[in-house]
Amino acid sequence: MSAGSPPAELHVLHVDMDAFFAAVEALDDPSLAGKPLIVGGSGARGVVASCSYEARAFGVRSAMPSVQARRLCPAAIFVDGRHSRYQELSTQLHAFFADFTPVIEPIALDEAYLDVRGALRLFGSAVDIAWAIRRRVAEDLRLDCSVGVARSKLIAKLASRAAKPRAERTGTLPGPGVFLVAPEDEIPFLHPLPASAVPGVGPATLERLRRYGISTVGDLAVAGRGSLERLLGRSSGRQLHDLAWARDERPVVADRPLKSVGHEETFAHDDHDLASLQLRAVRMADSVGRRLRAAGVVGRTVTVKVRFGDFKTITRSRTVPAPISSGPVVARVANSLLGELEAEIGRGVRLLGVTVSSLAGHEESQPPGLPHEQLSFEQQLRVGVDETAEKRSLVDSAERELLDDAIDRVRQRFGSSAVGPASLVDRGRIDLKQEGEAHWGPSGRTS
DNA sequence: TCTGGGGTCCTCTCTCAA
DNA sequence: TCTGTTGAGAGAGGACCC
Repeated sequence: MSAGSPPAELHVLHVDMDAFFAAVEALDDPSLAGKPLIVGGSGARGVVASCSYEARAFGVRSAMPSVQARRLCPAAIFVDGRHSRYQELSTQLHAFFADFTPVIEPIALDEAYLDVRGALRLFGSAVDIAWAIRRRVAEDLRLDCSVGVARSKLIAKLASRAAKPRAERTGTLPGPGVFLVAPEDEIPFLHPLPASAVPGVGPATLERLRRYGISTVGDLAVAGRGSLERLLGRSSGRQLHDLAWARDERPVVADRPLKSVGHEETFAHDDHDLASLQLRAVRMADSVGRRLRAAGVVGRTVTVKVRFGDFKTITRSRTVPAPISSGPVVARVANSLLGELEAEIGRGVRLLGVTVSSLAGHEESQPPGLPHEQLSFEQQLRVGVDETAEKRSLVDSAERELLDDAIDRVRQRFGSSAVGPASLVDRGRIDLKQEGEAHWGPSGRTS
């Protein structure tokens, strides 16, 4: 690292909060500080969303089943997690970024890429900006972050990882906080790393590469583009080979458009009943519809995802002629798709998901002659609604939109449970996740 | 020894129309 | 009218990321 005048091509920052969710919990409850802390689902089917460095010292990692985490670290304190609180701090974090550059690509609540080219004259070098962000986060949020500085997203991301603290059995070793990789150092920095360090190399790809004797990024680089394309497909092979040689032209993109909105849940116990699953789908569709409208988008493809007790997962999707964003309309399509799976549902379903994709902005989504959500009788038959439902849905699109708008406003004022789908009235037994509840698996206290 | 939730992207297959 | 080709779009599944 250098505090001198690094080359101007160093303009990409990757900012990553350290153990974000766990750090926030310790911030809000100082009695948790310095202890092995796990944020995630504590039930039998829960997973670890985030954990403190003290828990990492025992081998606990994100995405690990909670049962396994508890075995590794019996003394760990489990916390359910508060998504809205993390969101609130994330908003502040992104506001800090915006003080330095408008070119921010959010990756997650706790992570973003920044292109600081336009800020160099005002704030100094990219490294100066990295330190300034780190100071600001520490002073104003009382949290730690690590920042990677490089000329590309790939290297900046790997650099931020190198900047992080390390969990050791004997204690947490502080990291440098900011890590710079100059262009001439990229290959020596990159090639000794394990192949799994490259984004896009997960367990399945790693295993395939291992069979060909490829274990480091350096091995990937010398493997040759053709070999990687044959092994992993043209697109992935080419991209991996480029990345292995530090060729990464991907720009930092602010405001990436939303591609899909979905809601899925793993149940505490497998569900064998179609009617019960359809009720769950109604509530999920309601939540999806609400989020679609909040985002100002409509979609045309509805997908249901079903994971059976043996973890086999299938999806069924249908594209409807007119764009939709209303919960009941999404639910009708989803439940029709679920109905087609009736024979398999008896095996027991552990997860159900409803997703809407093929999104477009509300205004640009109106195909000529097909108003928003006004499906014709034939179209309704195609999506599988019975005659009664068809009559109910003859509310025209304008009325539907007015109704959705009114519902959204009631919920804004009186809370999300103030109004909901009639089919869910008096259905307390449906143990669906509630708004604001943990997002990392059933809590184990549900029936 | 169990595997969340919200996403994106890629590949393959099938169908349909030109 | 039939056959072959090609490209687009839909649907399904899988891998990956945080």
